[in-house]
Amino acid sequence: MAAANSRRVPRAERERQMLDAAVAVFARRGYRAASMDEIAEAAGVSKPLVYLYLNSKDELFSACIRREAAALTAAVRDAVEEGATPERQLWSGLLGFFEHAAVHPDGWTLLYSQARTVGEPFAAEVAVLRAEIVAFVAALIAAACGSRDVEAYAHALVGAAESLAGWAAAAPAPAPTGKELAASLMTFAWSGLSRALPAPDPEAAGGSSAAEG
Amino acid sequence: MAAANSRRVPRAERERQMLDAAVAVFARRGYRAASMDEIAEAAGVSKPLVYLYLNSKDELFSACIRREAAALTAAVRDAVEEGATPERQLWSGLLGFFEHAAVHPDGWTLLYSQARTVGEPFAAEVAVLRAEIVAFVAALIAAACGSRDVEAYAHALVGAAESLAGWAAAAPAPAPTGKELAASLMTFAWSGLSRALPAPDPEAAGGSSAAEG
Amino acid sequence: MAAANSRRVPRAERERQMLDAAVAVFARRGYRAASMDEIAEAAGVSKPLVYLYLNSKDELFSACIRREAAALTAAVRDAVEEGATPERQLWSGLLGFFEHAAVHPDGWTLLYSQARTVGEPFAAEVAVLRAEIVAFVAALIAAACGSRDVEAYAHALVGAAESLAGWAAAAPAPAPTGKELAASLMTFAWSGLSRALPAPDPEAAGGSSAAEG
Amino acid sequence: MAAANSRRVPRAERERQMLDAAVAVFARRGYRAASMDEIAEAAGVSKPLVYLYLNSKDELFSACIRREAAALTAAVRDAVEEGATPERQLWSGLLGFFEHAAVHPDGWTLLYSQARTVGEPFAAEVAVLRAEIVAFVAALIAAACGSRDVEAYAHALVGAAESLAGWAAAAPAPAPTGKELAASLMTFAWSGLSRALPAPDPEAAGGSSAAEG
DNA sequence: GATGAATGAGAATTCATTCAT
DNA sequence: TATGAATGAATTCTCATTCAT
Repeated sequence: MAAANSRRVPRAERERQMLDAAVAVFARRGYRAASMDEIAEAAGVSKPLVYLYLNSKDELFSACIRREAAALTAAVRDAVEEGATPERQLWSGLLGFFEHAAVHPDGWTLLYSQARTVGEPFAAEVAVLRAEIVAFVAALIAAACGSRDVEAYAHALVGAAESLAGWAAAAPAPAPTGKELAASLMTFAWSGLSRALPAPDPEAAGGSSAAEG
Repeated sequence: MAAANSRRVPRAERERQMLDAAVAVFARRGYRAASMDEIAEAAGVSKPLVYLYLNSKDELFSACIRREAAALTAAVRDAVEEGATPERQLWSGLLGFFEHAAVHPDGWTLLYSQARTVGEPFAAEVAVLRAEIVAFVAALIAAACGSRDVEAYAHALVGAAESLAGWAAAAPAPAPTGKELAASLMTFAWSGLSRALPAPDPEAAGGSSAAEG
Repeated sequence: MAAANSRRVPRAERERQMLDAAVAVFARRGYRAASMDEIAEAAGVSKPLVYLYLNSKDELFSACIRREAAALTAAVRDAVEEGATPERQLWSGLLGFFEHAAVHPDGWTLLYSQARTVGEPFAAEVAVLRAEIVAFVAALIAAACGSRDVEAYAHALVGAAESLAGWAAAAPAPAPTGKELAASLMTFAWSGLSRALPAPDPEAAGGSSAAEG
Repeated sequence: MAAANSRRVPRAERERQMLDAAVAVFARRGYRAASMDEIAEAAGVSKPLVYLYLNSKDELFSACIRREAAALTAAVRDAVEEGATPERQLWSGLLGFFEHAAVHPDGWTLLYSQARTVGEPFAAEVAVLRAEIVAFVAALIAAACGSRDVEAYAHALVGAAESLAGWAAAAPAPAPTGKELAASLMTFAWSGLSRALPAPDPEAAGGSSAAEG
């Protein structure tokens, strides 16, 4: 985890190193269990330097969240094909999301697992990020099918995506690719399980009918 | 949360009180941030008694997880209508899940948010619980539609359910009922968004086709 | 400085021991330079116990100030002969003050030297104590001679007393006794320097006569 | 306090700037609580420069004390009217003291409050200064009235002066002037409180008359 | 069955001080 | 002359854990 680093590094570079190390440590240990000692060591610098540049554990964690959140949203935004059909936008957005999560597992863990569990200042920041994503997805869904209940569907879709990302991250050797995950999720979300295969008459035994019951 | 409880309570009862308090505190604070002091005070007993009965913070947390996991799986198992169609089983299982999560928000938070973020001994326990649920769901899906890719669908479905439960827990005053959540998710998962409403020709623009691209 | 102490001491007793140690250390080192480690060691206990009972360095210091201030004012109050002439009251009050300062040099140092130099919360507490003493002295002066400018005189007298106390504390072996100090100050303050000598019969007037009482 | 000062300043000037800043910061915070960072910033230079010129925190503090002590003694010495009567000399010295203290509150605070509380190397330096002043005052008193007990009187007088200076420094808006303080103290010390009022003609004797002279 | 008294180990944070340039 | 980069050594405070009763 430590770092091979030379002395006398310019500040911007050092800050990046520190954030890299901090994201990794926070992701692995969680906010409370991560120690500034471990982060400093992972960054290959002394603890006082971390404080000199990033002020406190709180601010450091916050900076990590903001950086990773920005990176994630940028990845998704860049991936979305503007002007395409909503379905296609959703597909490309999911692809961007899965690929980013696969390439930055620590950032993903930080946002998904750790930041939500650390009571206030931080949970709020992540909640905002998540709310933005849900809103974006909800808009796409609404554009695509005008459904009511859009919010619930959006939450379901986002949760499904997160779950798949986590599954892929923990999966053994030949982990599903981003494309495979996106494809599964699009099938799942767009056509439904009843379509996913043979069942000829999904409506007959369907959830809605059950719901009516 | 604290309690003025009478002295000389039988051991089983005392343990229950302690676990109740611990689940509440762990859910609110997370494993690391929760202190044995706070738990003991919330339970209305002295700290040494907590140690006498539950040995250590680790074991206490572990006991909390096991109790809540057992309660959740029991709730789901009891809710499932055996012998019904897979769809119907899935529906009833989801309903049981949402209702249990709504009634036991602390237990739900403990399992969903906290236990996953606390490195090893515990994450494994929760992973097992989750794997069981996913396997159960996967079996239902396979029974219903024989789909390949069943595992991905199951993870997606479980993640969607968790996300909806979290959304409902955080929602303002008239939170969605378990029935509503289950209905939304069944529609979403079974029929797909393309069916969710008007779109006349879901297949034409479908996710699978996009996936092929 | 350390303490021979037995384990398992009741709380009230332990707190007293800790305050004794803290007063000594704060007096010798000053607030900032005193370390909780040193205080704990001087009290013969572990640091956590100090925190358990007294919460923080701030509160500990504050408790020291309050205790010593209360002791000092009680000593002076008890020494003042109520109902006597203002001069005699002043004399007896000064005597009480000097004797208390001589017997409790650490408490005296704490109040006089240390507490004043520590920025806010504490300086205010000591300022209040001092203001009370000045007001008391001012009242005596006013009663005795109805002078205007009473406030300035009172400040001068109190400052003179403090200075003498400090001098006596630092003086070599046969330090002036409280009685001697009080006599000097009474002469000084009551009759003035112009009287201090030219007066052929110093014994006749001022402090010494009072001292005989 | 901070300063935007130009680069390439000659050494003597820079040292003065640093001492100015250091006196201000030490006076406000005390020795321990003052940080070299704050001092450097207040001086408008980088920390290494402070070390280059003044070597260490200890030496810096010591330099501050010596400079302010020299300034104070110079102010008093210059104010004393040599050749005049002892009473008149005392009066003019007090006046010089009060006026200097009023004009240099930071220096005064440094010497009076802070330096005494910082245990050894420094307390000694200040003690020397104080001893010199006391000796000077004692000589005047002895010259004026030949009193025995001169040392106690001198300590009392010096303490009274310090107390009045501190009172004036903390006093609200129309703080007593140096002249008023000196007059009060001369009256107090020379004629005594017993004279302060009953005396039908206070003006005749004591400080004010001296002041007029 | 229950607790008041006590602590070892470790966490965040700050500070005086020094290189390398 | 002057500084940006960097750190060893404290210091305050917290916590899980254990005795002795």
